Amino acid sequence: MTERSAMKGEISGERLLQVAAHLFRQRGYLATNVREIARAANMKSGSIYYHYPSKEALLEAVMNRAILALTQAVKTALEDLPPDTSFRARLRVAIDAHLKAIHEYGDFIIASRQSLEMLPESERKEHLRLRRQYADIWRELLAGGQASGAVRPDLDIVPVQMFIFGALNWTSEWLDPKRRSYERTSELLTEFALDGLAEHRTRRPTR
Amino acid sequence: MTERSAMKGEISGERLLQVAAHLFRQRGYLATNVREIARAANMKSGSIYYHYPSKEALLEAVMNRAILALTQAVKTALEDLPPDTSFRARLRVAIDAHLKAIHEYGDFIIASRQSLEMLPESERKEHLRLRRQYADIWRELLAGGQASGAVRPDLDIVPVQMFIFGALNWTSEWLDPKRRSYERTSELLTEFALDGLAEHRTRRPTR
DNA sequence: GTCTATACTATGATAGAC
DNA sequence: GTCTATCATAGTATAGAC
Repeated sequence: MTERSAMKGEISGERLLQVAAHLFRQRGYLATNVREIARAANMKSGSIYYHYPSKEALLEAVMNRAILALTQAVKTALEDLPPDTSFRARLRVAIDAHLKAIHEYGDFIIASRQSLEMLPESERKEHLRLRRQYADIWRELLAGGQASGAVRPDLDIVPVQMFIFGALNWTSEWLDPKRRSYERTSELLTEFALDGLAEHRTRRPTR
Repeated sequence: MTERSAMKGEISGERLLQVAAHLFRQRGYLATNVREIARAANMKSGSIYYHYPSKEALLEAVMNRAILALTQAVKTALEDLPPDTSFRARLRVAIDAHLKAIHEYGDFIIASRQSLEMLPESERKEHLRLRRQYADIWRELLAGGQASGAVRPDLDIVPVQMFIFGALNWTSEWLDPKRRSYERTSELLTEFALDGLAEHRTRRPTR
């Protein structure tokens, strides 16, 4: 009895989270009101407050899941690689994992990006800490590339990492997976990031 | 008399536009209410409606100025170059102009990016048309690079242009011009976009 | 061109029945 | 765990004086 209700509670809470993320992404946090969220989750607005103490708590939960899912996706994708994997392959895997996470958890991740300012100071700080942790995975990856000689040693990793992030995150504004698959896009971005767009007299032999 | 009032009207309208852009960027369109805008512009909320018929019209004006200023900046920067300018120099100039426009018209451009969904369908469509026009300037630039042999002919220009846009627009999330100047950042991004981050056996001779 | 005062609507949240 | 009913507040916009 207790278990069954607890489970049902979790299911409703989860459904709320899903539809909230979807609406927050689509219309923005402030433009979405609790009655809409309730309607999309097949309940009445009063019932929301059994699961979450406030609309803000719902946003916090959405943003939390976004950054955790993204971090998890890229982290495990990299950890699953054999130790001798080339830098090019590692970069490709990280780019692919990030891109696919944007797809799979898109509602959470895009809502999260748009709504950072709506979080109260303390929660925002905590969320930014998690974002920095995620960025560190990428910095480690790039630093490893320099250590192995695959990446130019004179490069400043910080802006480069941000350039790649920008290219990656901006895909949510234009990429249509029906016209160009995630795999293909990852491939193109990996190639662009590594080799650039210039015509070089001598190209890398392998590819 | 008529002229003086007209001028004063334009000054107040312009001030309204400036503070609205600033608040829209900082707190978001929906989180900003007309009383705040009025207070920041040293007037009372009722007076706003003499200059703009609605809060939405104010947003529309902000977004309009954003995309026009950006287009103008990059377009004229490229047009001012002598015809024989190298592709590398052209790319550098375009990147620099875009980056500096984000700085100079930051309130307008960032507010514009965050608030697209808040525009009604018809205005949004028109705004997207202007954005596409801007993107075309970049596609022309890149196509010119291919024509001159500076850019690899096998590259698909569309995603590449979007990668560069992403890297460029994302700077608003992290770039602190006090720590790394716009010039230096433009230089880094140009180099990254052209040559990539890989260590190549043979590098381009000039640079 | 700007003010004051106010109409009207929508919102987040709560109380209490079931 | 969900409902109905309602409160309190905040929002955009308007009317009319100056």
